[in-house]
Amino acid sequence: MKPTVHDIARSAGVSLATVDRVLNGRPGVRRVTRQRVEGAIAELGYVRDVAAANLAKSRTYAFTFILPANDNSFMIGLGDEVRGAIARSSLERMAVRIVNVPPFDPAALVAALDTVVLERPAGVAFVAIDTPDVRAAVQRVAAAGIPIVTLVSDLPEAARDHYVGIDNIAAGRTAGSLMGRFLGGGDATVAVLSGSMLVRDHRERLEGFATVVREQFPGLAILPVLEGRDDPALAEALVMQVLEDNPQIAGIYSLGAGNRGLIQALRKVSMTRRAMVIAHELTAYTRAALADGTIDAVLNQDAGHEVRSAIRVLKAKADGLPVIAAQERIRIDIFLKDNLP
Amino acid sequence: MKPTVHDIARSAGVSLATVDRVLNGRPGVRRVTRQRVEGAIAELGYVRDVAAANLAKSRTYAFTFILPANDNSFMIGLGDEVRGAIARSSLERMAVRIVNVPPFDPAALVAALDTVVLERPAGVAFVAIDTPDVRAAVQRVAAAGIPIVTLVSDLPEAARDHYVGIDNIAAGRTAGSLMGRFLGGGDATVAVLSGSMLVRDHRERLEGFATVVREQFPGLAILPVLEGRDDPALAEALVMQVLEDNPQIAGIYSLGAGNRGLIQALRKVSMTRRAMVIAHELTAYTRAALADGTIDAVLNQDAGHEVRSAIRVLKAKADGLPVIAAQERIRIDIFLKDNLP
DNA sequence: CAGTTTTTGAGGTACGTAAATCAGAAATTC
DNA sequence: GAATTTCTGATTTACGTACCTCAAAAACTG
Repeated sequence: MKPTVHDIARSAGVSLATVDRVLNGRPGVRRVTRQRVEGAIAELGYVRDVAAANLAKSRTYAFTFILPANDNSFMIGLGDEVRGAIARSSLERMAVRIVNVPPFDPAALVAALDTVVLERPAGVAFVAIDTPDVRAAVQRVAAAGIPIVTLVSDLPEAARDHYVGIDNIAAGRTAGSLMGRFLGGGDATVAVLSGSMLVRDHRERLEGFATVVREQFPGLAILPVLEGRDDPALAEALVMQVLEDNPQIAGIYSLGAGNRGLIQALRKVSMTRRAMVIAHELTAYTRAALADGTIDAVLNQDAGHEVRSAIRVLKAKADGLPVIAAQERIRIDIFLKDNLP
Repeated sequence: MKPTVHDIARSAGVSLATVDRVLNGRPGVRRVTRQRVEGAIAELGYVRDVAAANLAKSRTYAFTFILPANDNSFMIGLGDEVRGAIARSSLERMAVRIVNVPPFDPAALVAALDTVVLERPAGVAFVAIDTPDVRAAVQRVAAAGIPIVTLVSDLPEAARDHYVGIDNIAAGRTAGSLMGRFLGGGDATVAVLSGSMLVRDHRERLEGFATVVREQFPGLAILPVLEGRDDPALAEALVMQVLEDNPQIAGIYSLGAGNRGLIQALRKVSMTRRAMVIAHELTAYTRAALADGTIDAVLNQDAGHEVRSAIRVLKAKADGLPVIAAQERIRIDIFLKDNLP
């Protein structure tokens, strides 16, 4: 049988109360006694029954998700997934809350993080913006002892506990490799549409893409990066313009979430030879475009998996349990029209 | 606050004991009383606290995994993942057990399933073989009220509760699409190496592959399928032979688990132009071959995800809870050398 | 050594459910 | 209407942990 607190007490020759004091870090235990108890815990291989503990505490995990109020399908989908988790959350003793912030706005994110410190939830997940003040705010949240998970876009050197999202450099490399192979390896011109170079995920994708192109497909020329701020109208205008100015474009890599604008532009502009298009995030728009051949490949991160992973990780951190690294690795899905789910 | 059994009792005007009788299907409750209690449950939106219930029952979930004692990397990896889950299982009130059976042996699988009926675990997961007697055995397990999950290979029309594995037709289609695009769309000859056409997943992969080639890449000619029985030596010999007989081969699709032999053959035979190679399952061998350029793409199913998914599904079934379909869909991973994890 | 502080023990209640017992009420049968 | 059977209520214990109180023991202080 699994050892319980009673077994620890008996084995260490102390009372239940003392075991409880040691287990929960309460004061009033001599150093030697504490060590005796800890020895018994280690010897018997005791692990706290988290379910029973939560029952006794009648604990509910309060988690806060800070999400940018972006008008793109991916962020909307991410919000939907969090709301889906909220619907299931009461079953798991969780109270998940969403806080919306303006997109690409470091000051607003900092304010939201500072509010979190006051509310002291059991954990926070947020889509990071990579600036020094955000980093400092994260440091304050961490100092308050609140577990932190970055979602979709990371903040590597900051005090976050875990990053839930894809390896964006690998994603960019994959896009570069597919682009090079699909284009057949000759000379060609490629355009890149990003959201903002302020967020790390977009920067990293570009970096991976450019690296592979440089190393493996030197015949490809990459045009200056377009920053569409993940805004449909702006992205459409930028793509229309670049296609007009560079009719020789053979490939487009859309590494942000401005796909609605991109697709509209592609459908408006008539090209002599259709460009090879690789985009990120499978949404209703990119799915349709993939199905009808406007887009050739979509790299995707599964928002549902990310949200569930973030919650699992936050819960584990709140309980002081280890996370299963392999389970929490978010994979890069590659969709062609032939493997659409 | 979440309603408890006490709230139900009060609201229905009955005692706790009666609520318990209704909730757990115990006899001795009049039809009208039962309906009154069920009405209160529905009205208050009561959901049983599974953690508390399991604590009270001091329940442990006994799950049995029936795995073929194959010596290929994938099945070995699958077994490792189950053993990994066993290591964590006591934390979650689970007792997972592995039963090994000889590979491709329907009679042995039937015997294992019938043993399961006697042991009455809380759930079974097994790698299906598609024969009538296995189907009948599954029916007997289901009749005993034991939740059943098929793993990796399905048994669609049988009484299983859930299938944990990839969509093999979509996997084959994806391989066909990548092959067609990587080869540039012109005329070319492609070889296919399978394990056995008697195995359902291999048949489905071939079907998907051939369909896409026929529809989208009519310039590709597919040579007669090689059956390597997932045996390294046989696969190597077959590949050597086919390359010798058809020096014009531009692509090879390996849809089974005979990759070790394939890779050895590719390294021995010197070709004027290297063939495009697409294989299944990321193992130490295929990973190395992908890294050094012998293989161009690997389609993978994540064994760890499959095992964890199977356990989650079995647990949900045992608790009478719904499964989150999106969470349990096993995805087809596509690996190029640029996105190796 | 008396007085003070710190440490420890013993015991209880609670969390939400399961499962059991036993007595009493209600419905059914003869 | 008495005897029997079928329901129902009241109460208790248990699961493993958290958290509280009170008293007693042990360790320090001066």
